[in-house]
Amino acid sequence: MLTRKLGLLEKSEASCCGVTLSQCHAVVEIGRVGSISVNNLAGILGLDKSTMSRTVNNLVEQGLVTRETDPEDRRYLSIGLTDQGRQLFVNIESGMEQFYQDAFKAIPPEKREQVLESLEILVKSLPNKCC
Amino acid sequence: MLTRKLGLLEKSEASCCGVTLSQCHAVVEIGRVGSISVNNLAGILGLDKSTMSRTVNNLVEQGLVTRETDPEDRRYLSIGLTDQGRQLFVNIESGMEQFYQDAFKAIPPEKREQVLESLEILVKSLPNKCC
DNA sequence: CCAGGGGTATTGTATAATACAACAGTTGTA
DNA sequence: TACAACTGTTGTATTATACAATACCCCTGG
Repeated sequence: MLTRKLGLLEKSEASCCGVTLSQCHAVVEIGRVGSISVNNLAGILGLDKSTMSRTVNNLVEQGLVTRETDPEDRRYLSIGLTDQGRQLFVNIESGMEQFYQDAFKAIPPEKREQVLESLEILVKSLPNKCC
Repeated sequence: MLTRKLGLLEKSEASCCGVTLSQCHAVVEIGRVGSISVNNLAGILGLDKSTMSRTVNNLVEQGLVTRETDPEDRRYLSIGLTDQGRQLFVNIESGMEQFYQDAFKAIPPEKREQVLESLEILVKSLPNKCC
């Protein structure tokens, strides 16, 4: 139930902003680090580099991200956000922020502290699955 | 982070069992209710009926689920699990159970009560998004 | 200096998941 | 009985994804 609700959040965020979910993930991640290579980005998002390459390509075509070869080492591409991309990024981030704030406000005030602490405990306790 | 870990759990469950994630969801849902129509199943999983029809079809071909027209109302199909499907179902369920028990055991005993309560509060507090 | 070895990105190919629209069969009702 | 409403299937298109092959680049050892 929990994951489903959080999943829906992501979905609505993405569709509201005119990009697909994967693209949305990529934009957020790029926005956070500022500039990154395709391989790196793929690693962070847990995707194959070929998949990443294509996703990035779509975003470039939509004018949301820039892609230029790193002058230091021309094997690498330096992926960044365009102005429009940055715009989208802050939109998404503030939307998520809004969401969490709404959720937080909906928690009875005397329980807020407890819920936050519990979440931390829970994240630490989840086994690191590797099949 | 939380969703990512839970997502990985699902993924490993599914791949361990030789079915895809969507198929896994379907098997679990069918297993829980025993017998259900395609449309109903689609509703529960939030998918289009055409998608559901195809997923069910694949599962039938793999010998995991049965599909027979309901004699009461021949528009409906009655979808159920084969013996092999039930086998898979209990495997998945017990795997998930194991996972949650491991997580629960990893929580400091004096915090367990608190975490459970917090999760309930949190689920209630998450806004019902509709974009 | 240049020839490999190793790393990075792209492209070819295949598959799964998915939705929407059109369609066929079934049921109940006017 | 004819039609509206419902169920499931099929045609078609799109997105996301992985793996393998390839092209390009960097560095190091002869």
